[in-house]
Amino acid sequence: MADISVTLEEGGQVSLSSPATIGEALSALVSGKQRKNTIAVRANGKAVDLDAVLNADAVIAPILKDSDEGLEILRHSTAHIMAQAVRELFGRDVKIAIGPAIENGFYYDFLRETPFSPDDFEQIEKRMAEIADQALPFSHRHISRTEAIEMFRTQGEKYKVELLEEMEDETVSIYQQGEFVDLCRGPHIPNTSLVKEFKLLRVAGAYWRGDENRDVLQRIYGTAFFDRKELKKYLNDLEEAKKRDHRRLGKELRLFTVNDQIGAGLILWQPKGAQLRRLIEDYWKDEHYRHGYELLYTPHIARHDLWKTSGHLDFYSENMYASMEIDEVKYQLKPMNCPFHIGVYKSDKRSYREFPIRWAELGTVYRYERAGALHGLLRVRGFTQDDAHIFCREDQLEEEIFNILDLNLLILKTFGFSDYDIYLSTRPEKSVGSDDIWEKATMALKQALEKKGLGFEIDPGEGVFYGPKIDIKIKDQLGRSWQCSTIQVDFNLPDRFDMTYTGADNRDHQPIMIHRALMGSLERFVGVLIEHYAGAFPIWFAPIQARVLNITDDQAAYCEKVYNRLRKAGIRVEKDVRNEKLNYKIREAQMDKIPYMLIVGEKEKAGGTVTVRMRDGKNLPPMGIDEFADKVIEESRQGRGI
RNA sequence: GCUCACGUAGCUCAGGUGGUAGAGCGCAUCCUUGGUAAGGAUGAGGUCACCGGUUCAAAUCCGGUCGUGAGCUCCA
Repeated sequence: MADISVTLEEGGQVSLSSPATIGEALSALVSGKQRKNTIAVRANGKAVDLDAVLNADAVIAPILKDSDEGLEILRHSTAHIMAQAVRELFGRDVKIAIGPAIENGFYYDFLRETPFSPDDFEQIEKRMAEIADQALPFSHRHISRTEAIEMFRTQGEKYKVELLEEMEDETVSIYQQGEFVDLCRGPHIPNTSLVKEFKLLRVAGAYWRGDENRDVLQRIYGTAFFDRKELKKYLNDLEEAKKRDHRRLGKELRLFTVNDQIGAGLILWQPKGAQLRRLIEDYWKDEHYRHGYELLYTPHIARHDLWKTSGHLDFYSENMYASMEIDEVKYQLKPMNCPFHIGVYKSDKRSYREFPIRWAELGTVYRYERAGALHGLLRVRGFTQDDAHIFCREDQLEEEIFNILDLNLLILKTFGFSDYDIYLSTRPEKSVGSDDIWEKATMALKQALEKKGLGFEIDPGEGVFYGPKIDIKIKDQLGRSWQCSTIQVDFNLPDRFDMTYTGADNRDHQPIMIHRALMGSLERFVGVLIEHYAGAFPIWFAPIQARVLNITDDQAAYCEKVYNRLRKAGIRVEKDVRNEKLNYKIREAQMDKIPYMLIVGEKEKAGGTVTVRMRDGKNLPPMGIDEFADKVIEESRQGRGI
């Protein structure tokens, strides 16, 4: 038997006689807690099971329970155990499809006539626990592909057969625990006993291979952890997310509503929500003005032919509504604002001296969304983009992208978002323009990100039809990401619309166009803000900043006086003079998440003051009415940053 | 759009196997005038999403439409 040498990545080496398993090598190299917490190993860069056999020298690194990779392996194994439980409970009527680990959990897709019910979940979970108790090893084998096809075919597992038939390898990898066999690359945990803390969460339909023309499968989602506390925390977070759901808070706080008669995906902003939105818009306009933008207003419809020129009809029509006829001319509801800004551009002969031209508009657009995609404020059919178009020369492009990124990150930060992921999306299949133009535009974005030192990932084929884009996904308080900002470089529309400017050489040149939206859409952004702040908005854009509460009717007139004075001072204030107890009024103001409650009783009335109770329950000492107004104004100014 | 589930007062929800509806909150009126998260009483609110069918009779069964939710797909 030849000796093989196994090196531990973090230091240490051992010689073993071949063949030896990873587990044996590991035991020789590490001990105690680390050995116990190792559930798989990365050997020469490849993740493998502990009982994998080593035939040659290897460099290994343990995969520990508390690593992301470890958790992923656990969840993947849990998916197998769930499939085993389902198989044992429901037999061969169920066909198994695929069952990967996903972010925060796992799923497994099944074909079954009757839908899984929540009652089934209990049964499945119980069976899973039994399987875990049996501590069944996950045994790994390689068999020939034809053998595997034969085996799954006799079991009637058509999806597995399909997957195998598309593979090209001679041999394939399968895993078995108990009687349950699955086609799987692995790795897995050593045995089922490690699966203690798991929970099945929901079931939903999913197409086989994501193709809506193929079988609809039932996807059972679940999650698993090594540690009970972490499972609890996760389930807690789910509860917390439910409490923060913007649809629920939007209703409770009277921010927005939708109405069957008006239509799905069309938002009605109630007074409080409209106030919130106005504050956001005002801030946005001010900040844009400071950053060298001018504002535009453009209409909601335009002649059909415009969209032919722009390319929308060829490349974006599935998102557009049917045209309408006005005096025998076809018109089209706008899905984007860009052609209108181009129209403004073309209203004059442009000179290079005007550049860069920065035009912004809170432009309301309408896009067709499939009924099933609609979701509260986050996915709607009519929405207002905080759109802008920058027209510039090629030599100004980089600086303009820098400027946009700076403004973008500033605005996000002001709203409390300083954690984000950045993506660079490249040319999609359906698109206009030549390859070298796309290449140029993509490089411009890429270099700008690199020079700014902003890390990013490439999202291949996810650009817009007229150009590549940078997307910024912000992370909220619960760590969830939301796509809002987008920056797109476009050499194509200027060409299609035959846009020109006169250069220093007195000749015509074509400008470059940058499209960008920072908040994305007001609807989505407000939805994200609601969830991020759980409805308790910072003072500077809280729709209501203060509510005056009198203790008895004797202070009703004083209450009124405080209210009027604050309102005149520009404070967004309400009064509650109802014949109710103070406790009751406080409770209600608290549930309305109002930042400041101003309590006025005999003392305050006599002294001309207010007692301030903050949203966190703490009290400030009594202060004068104007003093309070100044305090709120100053805090708002600071929050807004202008 | 597809799969599954759901659609009862402003809101949150009850209403085995068909006999034209209930609660809590909110709202109105009255009593109470009470200092930091719900005082009490009385009362007004519903063509049970909409359309059609089965039935002597439908909120309840069946079909369709619209809407909502979880996903698939898609994206600001």
